[in-house]
Amino acid sequence: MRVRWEGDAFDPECPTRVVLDRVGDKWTVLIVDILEAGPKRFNEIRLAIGGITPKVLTSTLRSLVADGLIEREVFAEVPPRVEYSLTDLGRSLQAPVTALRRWAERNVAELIDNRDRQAEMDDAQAS
Amino acid sequence: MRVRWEGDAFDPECPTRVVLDRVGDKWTVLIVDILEAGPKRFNEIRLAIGGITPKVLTSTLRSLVADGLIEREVFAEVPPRVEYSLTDLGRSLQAPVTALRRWAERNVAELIDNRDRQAEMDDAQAS
DNA sequence: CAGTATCCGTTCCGATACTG
DNA sequence: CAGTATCGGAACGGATACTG
Repeated sequence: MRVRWEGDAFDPECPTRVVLDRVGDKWTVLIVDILEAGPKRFNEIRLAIGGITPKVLTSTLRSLVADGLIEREVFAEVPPRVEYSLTDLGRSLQAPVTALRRWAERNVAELIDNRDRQAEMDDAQAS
Repeated sequence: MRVRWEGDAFDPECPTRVVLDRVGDKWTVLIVDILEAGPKRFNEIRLAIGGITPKVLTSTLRSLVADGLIEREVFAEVPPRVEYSLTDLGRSLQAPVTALRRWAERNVAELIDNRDRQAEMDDAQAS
């Protein structure tokens, strides 16, 4: 299996693209963050997020499991118990994401200001 | 203007969310990368990417300008010339994105392997 | 050259209701 | 408890054609 990257960032298998898609997903970072504190159950995650439907949570968790970023463990009990936890791979993702988060915290005020100013100008234009 | 973040990552104005949305955008990182080499004209960018329609490129560039990540300069010439270049803010985004890219290059093989393996298992299941 | 204008298919996500 | 099933709306991005 030959693999060569010419920097085709719109090749769906370009590493950067794959990671950007995962990390840019609406819930991924939030879930990974929550699991930082330790294993959590389905409803614990759901309540911790507080605005995600079970359907969406399920599909996000499935993707995360598929990518090997989190693990799903089922306990044969009644009532059923399922725990999700970070894998080493998932944990290792924290560092770069934190770098991005820190950039965000430092610079987003400026970015939002710019964006708002632009929106006002657009409004003025439209009138 | 009071601002307090309780970590509402699904608050559309949460810094992390804003940055993730911008960076997770399909073309943003690619465009910022291209502009690293210096100012570029509309069609230069378009050809460098080679798979983006003018409409989408326009809207992406507009967003980037609105956010203050790139600058748009119009030259009063015939034929018209417009140049796009990174702002300091745009340049400063490179570092955290590079961190993510490096994580991608180191770990995506594993992630893709996991994903493929999972897909095969799903196929087997479906049959 | 540097865009605009339209149309259209897909994908994502949320709401709601139901189940092993 | 931990999901699944269905439906629907909105947003995104692409194809194509046209313009100041």
